[in-house]
Amino acid sequence: MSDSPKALNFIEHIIEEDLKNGFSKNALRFRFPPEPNGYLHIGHASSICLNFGLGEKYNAPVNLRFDDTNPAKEEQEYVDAIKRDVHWLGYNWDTERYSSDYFQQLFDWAVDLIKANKAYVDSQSSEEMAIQKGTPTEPGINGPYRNRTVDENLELFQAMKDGKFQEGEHVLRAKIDMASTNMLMRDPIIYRVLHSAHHRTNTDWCIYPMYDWTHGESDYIEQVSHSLCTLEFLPHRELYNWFLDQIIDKNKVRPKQREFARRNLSHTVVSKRKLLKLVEEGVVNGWDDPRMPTISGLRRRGYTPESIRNFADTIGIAKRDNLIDVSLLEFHVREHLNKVAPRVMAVLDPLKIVIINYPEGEVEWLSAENNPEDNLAGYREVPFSRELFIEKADFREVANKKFFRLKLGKEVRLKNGYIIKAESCTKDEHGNVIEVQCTYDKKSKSGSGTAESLRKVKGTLHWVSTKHAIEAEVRLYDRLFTDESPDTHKDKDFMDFVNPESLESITGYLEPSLKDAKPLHRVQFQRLGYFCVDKESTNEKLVFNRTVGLRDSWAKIEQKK
RNA sequence: UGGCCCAUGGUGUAAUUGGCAACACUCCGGUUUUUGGUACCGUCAUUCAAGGUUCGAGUCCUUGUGGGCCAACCA
Repeated sequence: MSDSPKALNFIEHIIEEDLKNGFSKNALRFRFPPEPNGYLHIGHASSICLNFGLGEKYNAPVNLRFDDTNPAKEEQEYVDAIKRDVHWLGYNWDTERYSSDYFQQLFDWAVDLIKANKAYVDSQSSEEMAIQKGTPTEPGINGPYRNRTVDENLELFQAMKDGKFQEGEHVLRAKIDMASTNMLMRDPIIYRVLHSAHHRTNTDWCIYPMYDWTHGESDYIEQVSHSLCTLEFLPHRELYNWFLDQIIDKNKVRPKQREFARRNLSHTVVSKRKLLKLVEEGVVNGWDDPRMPTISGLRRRGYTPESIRNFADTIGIAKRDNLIDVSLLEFHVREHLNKVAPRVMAVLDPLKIVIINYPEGEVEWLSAENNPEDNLAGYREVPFSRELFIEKADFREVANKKFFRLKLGKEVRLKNGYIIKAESCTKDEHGNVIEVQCTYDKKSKSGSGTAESLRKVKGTLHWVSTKHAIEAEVRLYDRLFTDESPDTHKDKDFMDFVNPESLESITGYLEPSLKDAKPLHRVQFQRLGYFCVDKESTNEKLVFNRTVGLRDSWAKIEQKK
């Protein structure tokens, strides 16, 4: 965005250091490596922005690589959704890759490993292997198959590939050190037998490589210079390097794995398992429910790619545990929408007012500014008539000086319209005000330039003409969880913190200019908040989602009482 | 009872690599305003603790404390 010198994060420091030590800027290359087994969420957005942001900063290519080594969990549907979301965020990958593209190369290298006596076929159950593996505080011991001959290993591995065995009968393990303080170095499994079809290679393979064997070698094949992942992979780095050492050509770029802390957002969860549970138990209506922290949910809620990118940029990247308050995300949508969202008037909790000195049957079309923050946004016309809706909260029979909205005997300005005075009101049998009778100052029309129109009146209200108003379903969303970190309580399940009031669906009354609004159209309902037309919206039945409310200092004053 | 990682306002990141702790959000207070919005101004820290090295330590060293990660044929 700006060219002003910006503080570097620790990853950028590492890259700058590499550059300083002679690494060629042209050899810089990054990748975003999702597993296609779920939808992308706000946490992924941070990683996407980091990797693609680095690509933009250094003018380096960034691959989109699907880490698809587990055919049991991965599907084409997710591949498509991930590609759509990355594009929507505004990024373009250099090439689209799949770890499965490298299955043959990975197999060949595994054979080399066996020939070098650095891998062997183990034929025990996973339980037996787990016992021999030891614990973080006790070393493991060598298993009975560890010293099979190279020829026997070669033969068995080939037979595994040829489908001669059932799942679980044999695995290929790297021969490293069963006593290592790093559990991952205790002869990690690199291949397992899996008789399931893969979304890309179908039934070509019945053995599949494990993550550790695949990831670093894939980085190497793609000549990725800096392979960035989250902190829980830090102990994997030693193994990542060990695997690289077995195959590295000194003339090629050696990928470097570095780890950063995953970003945690308050009042939500992001694990795929938990998100899935919310969907399956019907707490939300699908992966793109506007309350979900998924990219598709945020999009449907009305968030803009820019706001998410700015958010990611602001929170930065580091190595310590964190819990970022959603209010920061909300700040960034408001900041962007304030600049680009057209202003319109809508009344969500209507109270009828009648302007008793305004001619019956008369309609005036008043000019209204579309966006005071954007002088290219122009003007539109809104109809004014004798009967209007205002918000119930904007009228009180009596109130103190701090309440500068409509009260009996006092004046208020109608946005883009006239100054009115409340004269009287009528109530139902319960004492609820159901109508307010007002008079208007005919010379006070907004924009007319008259002395009356320039009068200082403290309050300005939004409104809609009752007979011109169009009805719409308006979905008011709130945080999905009442707790800021719902899944970190030892004694409580995150489901216990689901906010029962996360969705309130009401009927709103909109100015007629919104009649043909199409899905994903974003507007500001003046004095209320930012709203976005939902994908379920039609011309017959408009549906709006509240993206986020406006900051409301009046609500704060009220709360203090 | 092992190994590794981390510790800077309420929150998230900075600090020219040993030289006046900065930016954003939130909160609170104020100015402007035909959105109680926006914009603008102001308040909010002896950098986890204790020692040490140094003219000088958020930064280096030691110890402690607190938090996290590691025992899937997941990634």
